[in-house]
Amino acid sequence: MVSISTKGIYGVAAMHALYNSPNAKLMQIKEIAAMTQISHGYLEQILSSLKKSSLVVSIRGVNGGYKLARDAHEILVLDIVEALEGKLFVPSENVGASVVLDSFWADMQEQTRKVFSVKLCDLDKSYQTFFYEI
Amino acid sequence: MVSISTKGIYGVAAMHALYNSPNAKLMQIKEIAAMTQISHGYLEQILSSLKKSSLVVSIRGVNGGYKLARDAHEILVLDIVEALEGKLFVPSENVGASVVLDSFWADMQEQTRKVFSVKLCDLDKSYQTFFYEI
DNA sequence: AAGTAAACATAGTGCTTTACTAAGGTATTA
DNA sequence: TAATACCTTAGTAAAGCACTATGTTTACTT
Repeated sequence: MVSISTKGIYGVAAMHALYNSPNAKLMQIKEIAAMTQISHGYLEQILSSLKKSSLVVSIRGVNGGYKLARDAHEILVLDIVEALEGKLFVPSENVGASVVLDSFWADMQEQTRKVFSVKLCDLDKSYQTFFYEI
Repeated sequence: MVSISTKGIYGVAAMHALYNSPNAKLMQIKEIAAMTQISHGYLEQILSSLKKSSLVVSIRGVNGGYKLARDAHEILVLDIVEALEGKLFVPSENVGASVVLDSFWADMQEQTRKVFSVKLCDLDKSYQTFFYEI
């Protein structure tokens, strides 16, 4: 089954929660976990990865927490998913000696990555209409 | 790593080989395997799945083989991949209580499936230009 | 200074999927 | 009836997934 794993889906949910935090206030893991229903320990790992990819910043100690590392219009869903799951849709390189198929798969990858290049701040909009408007 | 597995890639390669068979002549597994470098036994399973999904037809016994079940402009790459790997990019249902995110992921799925809705007969073309032309 | 609460790090675990191989069964033809 | 092709099922090593568990470090509070 080809799919984004829950890790990527959790990651987007967490980033979405941070984006919706009033006044960009710090959010603690337990707050995000409560909101999103993600296991605390697992969410810790996910936020750790997002931090490594410079998508969030953290403050340690009591009253610590997380916030977005930059403005939401500079963060793509693609960034989040690829930070957690690696590059989206890598075509296997050893498979198929056909140049035609190679370039076909490369193109599919590019198209797919384009689909996921949605800004975090635009996530609430209806993409159906957004995509087709002129 | 989010990716189509080799099974899907093999399937497309096999279907592409059948499409390019002169005069839509029957091709045997060993021919396809030799062309595509796919293991004979594995390819057998893949073609068996493609047959169950009515994408190919087979003839048994000596001089048997496979051919496309219908014209190549009525077969989508999406059909092939989903026959072998299940529905493309299913959003997990239990994850996230957010209606916003639910509809977002549903939309991503629809967009992605659209990207893969390429006709087998169009596989050789350049999709980059194809996609953006008016 | 001590206690507490948060982020951070790493190891382990049960489960599922992947990419096959192996071994035989069944249909058709020569 | 022998050969050859498709067809089916079982098994398996390796990897990935979705966590849990356990502890460490940092910083604020008392």
